[in-house]
Amino acid sequence: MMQTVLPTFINLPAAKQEKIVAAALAEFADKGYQQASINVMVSSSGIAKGSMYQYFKDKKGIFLYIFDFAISLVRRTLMQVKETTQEADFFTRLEKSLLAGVEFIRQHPRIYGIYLKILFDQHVPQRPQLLKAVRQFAAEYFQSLVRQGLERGEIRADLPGPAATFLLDALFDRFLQATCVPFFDVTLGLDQAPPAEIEHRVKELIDLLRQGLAS
Amino acid sequence: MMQTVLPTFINLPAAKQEKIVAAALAEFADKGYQQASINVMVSSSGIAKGSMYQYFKDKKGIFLYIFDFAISLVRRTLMQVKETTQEADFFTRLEKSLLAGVEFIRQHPRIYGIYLKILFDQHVPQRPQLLKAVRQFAAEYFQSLVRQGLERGEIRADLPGPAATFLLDALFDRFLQATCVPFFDVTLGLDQAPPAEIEHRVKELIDLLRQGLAS
DNA sequence: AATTGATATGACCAAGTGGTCACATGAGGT
DNA sequence: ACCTCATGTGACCACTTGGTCATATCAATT
Repeated sequence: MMQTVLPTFINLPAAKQEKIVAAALAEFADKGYQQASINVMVSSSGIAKGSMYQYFKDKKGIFLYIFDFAISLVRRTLMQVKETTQEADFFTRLEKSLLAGVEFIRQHPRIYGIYLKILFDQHVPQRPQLLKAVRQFAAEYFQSLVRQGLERGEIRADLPGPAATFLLDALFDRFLQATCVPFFDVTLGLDQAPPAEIEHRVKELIDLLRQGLAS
Repeated sequence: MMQTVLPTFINLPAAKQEKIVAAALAEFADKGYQQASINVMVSSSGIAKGSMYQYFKDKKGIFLYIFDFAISLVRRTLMQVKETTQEADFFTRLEKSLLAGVEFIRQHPRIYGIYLKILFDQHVPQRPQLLKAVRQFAAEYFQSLVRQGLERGEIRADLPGPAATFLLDALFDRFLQATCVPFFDVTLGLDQAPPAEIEHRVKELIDLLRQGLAS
């Protein structure tokens, strides 16, 4: 994905690499691209500013490396969820997928933070490509679930596939946002909710998807 | 909402006020709060920098004024939609509401742009209050629709109200984002879609809500 | 010990930021 | 014509930014 990491960084001892990645991840997640400060990154990872430019060509290079690191972790995790729920029925798979998303964010809040910061910021380098990569991946995940659900006859045969995918994507992303962005969700109070309540809400929402709203 | 407009601004001729508001709106919508430049605002509205500080206490003051201006326009519009669809059935009301949202964004893209920029930016002044104000308003709108839908027996009596509200909120907000943020929606291709297709997609999604996914 | 080539460093640079202030301008009242 | 007072103005301030570069450090080879 058009990296601009310099070989110097690759040759670094793993521990030092991790410190730098952690610092950059935290800063980008907190401030977004433009507002993130390289001065903060270097001082919080304990290296000199000049060193940073021996590791990466420029700020854009740092960001793209971090983004690549992040998205590959997401991909691996989601693929694993997909495999381990292979046998379950459609709605159970949805449930497990959403819970896995919640757990992923609990473990890697800054990765999701970067995604949220990127979403609506026109001035992020390579934004079209980066955004498309994330969104396409999510859409394909849901498409694949829907396809299998149709094949097994677990969902209506006359279901408009793209619309269903869109709905799932919308609901899931919003649910995840609600669990980790304070003041964002005023109806379910998901942020900092205990796991038991989150599980209950997931079940409730998926039931809603299953049955529909009409009487 | 804790304004910091100075009387000097209020006494300004309306045309000059509008130029300043337009410039600030455009800049905040494009860059978000921190990244927005007062230098750009003053130069694009043709006033001196010093003048800006005779009109507003500081950057925060400008932003809060603009936000207040924006949200009151949203409130008025949504209230009007609510009234004019009073007699329609639940699902028709949903349809009209979503289409009204699309139309509002078409006419005031920068207002929605500010909302999007604020959503995930921890460093916006008064963020908790501002975000809560917007979200609560949307939630109450859907709650009121759901309540009336229940009373009229148009939706299932055993429906969990908060979950339904959450689902509607999620879907609608995502739909609106998809219509105006390029590369965001890869499944329906809503951005820059012709009105006829948007209407079709709205109907399709609301039908999905009505009937559910299950076979 | 001497040499060499890669890596580490932080003072420094130009540019841009939000905000200030001494002064200029103008309208109204005497 | 003179004074007054609200308003307009842009040079200026301290500060931060991303990025550079001459120099120092270090490890390996001769």
